[in-house]
Amino acid sequence: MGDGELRKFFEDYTARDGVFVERKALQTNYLPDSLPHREEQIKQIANILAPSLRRGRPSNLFVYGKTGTGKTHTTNHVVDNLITAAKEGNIPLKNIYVNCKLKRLADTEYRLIAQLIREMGGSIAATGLPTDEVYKTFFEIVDKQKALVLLVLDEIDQLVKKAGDEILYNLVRVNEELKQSQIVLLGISNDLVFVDTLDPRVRSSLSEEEIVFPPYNAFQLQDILRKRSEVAFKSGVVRQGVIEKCAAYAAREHGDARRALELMRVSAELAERGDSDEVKLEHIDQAEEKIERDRVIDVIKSQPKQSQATLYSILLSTKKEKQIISTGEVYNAYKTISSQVGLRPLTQRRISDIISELDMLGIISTKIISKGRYGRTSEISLAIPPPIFDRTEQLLAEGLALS
DNA sequence: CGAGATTCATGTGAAGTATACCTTTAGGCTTAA
DNA sequence: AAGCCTAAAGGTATACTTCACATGAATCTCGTA
Repeated sequence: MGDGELRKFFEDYTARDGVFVERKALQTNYLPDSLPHREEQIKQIANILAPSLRRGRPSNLFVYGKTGTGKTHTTNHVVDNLITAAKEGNIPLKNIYVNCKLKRLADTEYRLIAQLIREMGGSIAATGLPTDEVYKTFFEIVDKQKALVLLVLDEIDQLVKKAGDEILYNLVRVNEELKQSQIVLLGISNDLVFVDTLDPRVRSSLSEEEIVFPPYNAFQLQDILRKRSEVAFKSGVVRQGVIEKCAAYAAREHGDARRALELMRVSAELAERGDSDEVKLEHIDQAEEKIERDRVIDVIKSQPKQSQATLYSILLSTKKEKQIISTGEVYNAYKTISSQVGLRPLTQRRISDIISELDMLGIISTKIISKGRYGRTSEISLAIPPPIFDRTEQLLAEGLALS
């Protein structure tokens, strides 16, 4: 594309009538002013946290519910308001928010605390320090605030699954050591039975209070979508039935509002890109595929080389032979592939772990079965929808060839 | 024929190793008085 | 003499390896009916 053409493209682009007025309103990190159908939970959280405005220490709170039930948004909504109120009343109150699942930022004890320090505006080495040292730095930095610190740990179940519950125990204990500050833990979890797996000491102090977020039903999802759409779109661009269909799709997935909104946004983006000035039903199906593809691609890209090589092995084996393969077969394929790309071959032990990591990421699914006389293995199959096999394969091949 | 014993292929836990990175410390060099 | 830089020493987290043991149902074995 020459310069002239390019400029023309941009001019056309701006001149064209899109469907959006305020695209932001549909993005996942958008915090709307009101959260429909969560009035009850807002009230509860507010009640629990309110003592902080009288300089008291609220109970630790544990929030759980499935993905996309508004846990994060509701909590942040209340916390934000609380902070504002505190500022007006001149009460020292701070909050830290960490998402434990986010891209290897906080998936071990060390990294979580390091991340907390960074959130508090401190800096800390990424590795090398003794963990006690990191805790000490954290204590000091918190204590220096002379404030009540609301520590919001999102997706806390992921963290504990990977790093154990000792971290929580340590954090719960922190208050005893702090002289001038206090912290309050707000744990958010997708896993409903998560608390039961915790050490009893941790459980009792972490979930002094508990709030459950029930999934949205289809009607509530429609409500949410309608509200957001009013802000996001020009009037009349959303075809009859689109909202209903998005809501229905998301309701099918345990009432995931995030998914519903994403579906809506991507549908609209596809409509816009396809030169349509209306969002139609067929865009939704396209959007669903695109979302899944983007998710898979995103995950794959962020994986280390060895995991990519493993996944590639699985992909090739399932394609060549059959749908379901065993660990041994994967390892054989992996050995040839790793030597082809000049990657140091890892042991089967490690590959076994990598396979279960991939399982956790939802890219493959595994099931351990015993075949009696013929041993025990996991049955591995791809959890990627077939339409994006090719793209995935290409991506992996590229990623590996470059090394 | 049926109850145990066996067997296979791998899951899984624990402990050890390599690597990359951190802080501290000691020595050597430079600099300013 | 004081200040600054460098390199070595001593320490840690993480990713991986090594070793060893655990699993669990199809199959085998062998005593018994």
